Amino acid sequence: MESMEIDREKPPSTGEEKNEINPIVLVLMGLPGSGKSTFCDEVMRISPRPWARVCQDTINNGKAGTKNQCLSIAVNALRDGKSVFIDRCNISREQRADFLKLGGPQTEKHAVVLDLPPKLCISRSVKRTGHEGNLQGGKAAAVVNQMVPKKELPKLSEGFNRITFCKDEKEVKEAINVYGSFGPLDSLPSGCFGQKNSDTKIQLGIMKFLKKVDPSGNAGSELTVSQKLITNEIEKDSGIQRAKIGSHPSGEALEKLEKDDEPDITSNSGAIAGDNIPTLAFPSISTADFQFNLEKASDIIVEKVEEFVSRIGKARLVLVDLSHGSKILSLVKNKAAQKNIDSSKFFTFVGDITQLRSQRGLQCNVIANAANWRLKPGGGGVNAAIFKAAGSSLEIATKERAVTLSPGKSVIVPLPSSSPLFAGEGVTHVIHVLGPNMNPQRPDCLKDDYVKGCKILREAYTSLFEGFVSIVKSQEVITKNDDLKAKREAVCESENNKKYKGFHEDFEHGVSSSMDGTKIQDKKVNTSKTWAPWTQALHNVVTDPDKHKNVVLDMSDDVIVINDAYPKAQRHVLVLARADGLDSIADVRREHVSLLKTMHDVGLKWAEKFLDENKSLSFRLGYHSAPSMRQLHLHVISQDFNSSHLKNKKHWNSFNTPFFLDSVDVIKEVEDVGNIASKNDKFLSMELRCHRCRSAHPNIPRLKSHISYCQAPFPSALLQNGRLVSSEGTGC
DNA sequence: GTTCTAGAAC
DNA sequence: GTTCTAGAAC
Repeated sequence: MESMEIDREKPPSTGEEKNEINPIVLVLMGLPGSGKSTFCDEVMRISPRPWARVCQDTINNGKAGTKNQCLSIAVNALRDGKSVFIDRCNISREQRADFLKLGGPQTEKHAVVLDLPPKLCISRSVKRTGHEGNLQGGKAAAVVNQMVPKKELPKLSEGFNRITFCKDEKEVKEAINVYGSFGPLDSLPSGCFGQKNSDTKIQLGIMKFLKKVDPSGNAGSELTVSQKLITNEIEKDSGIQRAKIGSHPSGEALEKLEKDDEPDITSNSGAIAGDNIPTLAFPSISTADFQFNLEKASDIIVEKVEEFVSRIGKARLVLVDLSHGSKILSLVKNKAAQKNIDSSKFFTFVGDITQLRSQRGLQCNVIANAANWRLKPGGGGVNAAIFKAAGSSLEIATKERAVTLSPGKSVIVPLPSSSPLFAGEGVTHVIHVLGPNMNPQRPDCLKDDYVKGCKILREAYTSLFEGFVSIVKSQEVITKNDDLKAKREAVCESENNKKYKGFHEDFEHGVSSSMDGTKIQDKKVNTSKTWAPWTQALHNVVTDPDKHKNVVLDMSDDVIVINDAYPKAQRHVLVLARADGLDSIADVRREHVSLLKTMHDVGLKWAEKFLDENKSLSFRLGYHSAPSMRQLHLHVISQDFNSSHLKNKKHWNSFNTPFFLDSVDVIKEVEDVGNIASKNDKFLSMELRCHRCRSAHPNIPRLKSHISYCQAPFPSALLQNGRLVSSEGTGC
């Protein structure tokens, strides 16, 4: 961080020592062909302020370079007192995040969004020749098309002081004039600018934009001046108050709120609170287009809900339909009440399943889709609405999981963070379900065979709810055997879903070993693992500590503390057990409990020492279930994961999936059971998810970029039993 | 555990 | 074209 501070001791000689130049970072955002480079050239041509243009297309001796090269050149330019253009597409929040950390707190960050129509960008890119990044011709069109769905407009909450939106050439020219006349000692007003056009067409666009909700829930501060005006106008016109429950409702939403004063829920008022209870919102399967008998369907829904409410812990199931007049909703509501189903775990709800949080204040992390067998968008109803709202990323993610679906089955699709449903509604997974069809106009009609139909509908709900249970469980830290047992029950039967199928089979497998664990607890397990030469480094330290004095931080009769040679976070030390014959956690038995406690205490001491130095850190102490390096060692690792050594999925997942066994849980399991059940290693190849907000990310760079700014609270499981060590928890 | 690198993904 | 992953070698 220090290296990025501008050296204020040596400002460039300006002749005016009193007035300091405040260089700014101006992040351009736009598709290829939107005119970013031209914008920079024009501003630099007329600006009295010293500028440096950091262009990723040419940064590497005229060739395209990397983001890190851009960052390093930008740091140097800022040191020289120059303001910096970040000339790259920067279309997603992740792509911009690192540039917002440039300079010191007094370095203003501006964004100029060249939000020109993709068609125009494509036609410009295709036509141009001699482009610096060699992005021209047909290739350019493909690249632009790929980028369009990934576009995320910048927000002030990302860390920008000022954002200028330009939607056409005229507004681009205005922005060039503003920055062209922006003197070295001038300052520009903060806030969002642009999108001021008030004609109907533009308003519709803005209304669409208004529907997007900041996941952090503080959208209010980010509305542009014009957007605020429009919102106020709507509120004035309709004569109603903005709903307390969510963000800024669209016109459509306001209409609904006028009609529906109270949300239709059967549960207590706590149901709608913006909490983090895992919630599945599901539509009634097969009762719309597939014409399944409503009485029979409602019986099955209530039957299956009753079966699952006992298995979902704190989680909730919510049956959703669009209208108050929904017959299926009232049938289910009454039958659920008759059966005294816990209304905090199951209720019916009126709303659009794609806008439950933004319109109705109901946070649902998982939504079910009444899919078609091809798992394709369209058709109408819930399926069309969900695919439309989730954008192309859902289609792509679905294709990766499955191509078709049989009646009675479901498939779980983790929703990429680029999906608007993820950002706007907080949906992390979509479960596609295919129910039985009774409509002769649709494929696989059962022609009134309700014996078969009911059987398939039951299967569909079972598969859906089990899928939901598996999501809930996979997001918890696996600690107790009880949890594992529940997970065993939660095996999702989704076929056509190899990844998930494999995942659950592995759970099953892991559970079997843990159950067997009680039987083999006193047997000396022969791990029969051979250790390659490179796995011996830690063992060598323990065997001959004197030889490794340079790396040893601390030593006692039982343990040696060293820095991890390739730290995966700002602070990362290892507490090595000195005992002979303890290669890994698999070798630990009851007689080692006191050693484990010593290791934990030493680890805690080091975590607290690091916390004294930096209160913003937090730590986890734990073991890898299948370590690569020989000699039992406890990781003490800060949760920033800010390290150049964290390079791949295995690195990430080894600290952020159940592959990482918290020391407190290990001690308890060895005390209770006598050993640690072997876990499978498939956790290492699981999808990449943020350890705080659990969002999914396509690759390591994107994940790292995300975690550099994600400040979501840690999952509740980590906050329990002292798994997470932070300054708040140490009584300081 | 890391490094290297082919080839997939973008 | 570059970026990124994943598997082999160590």
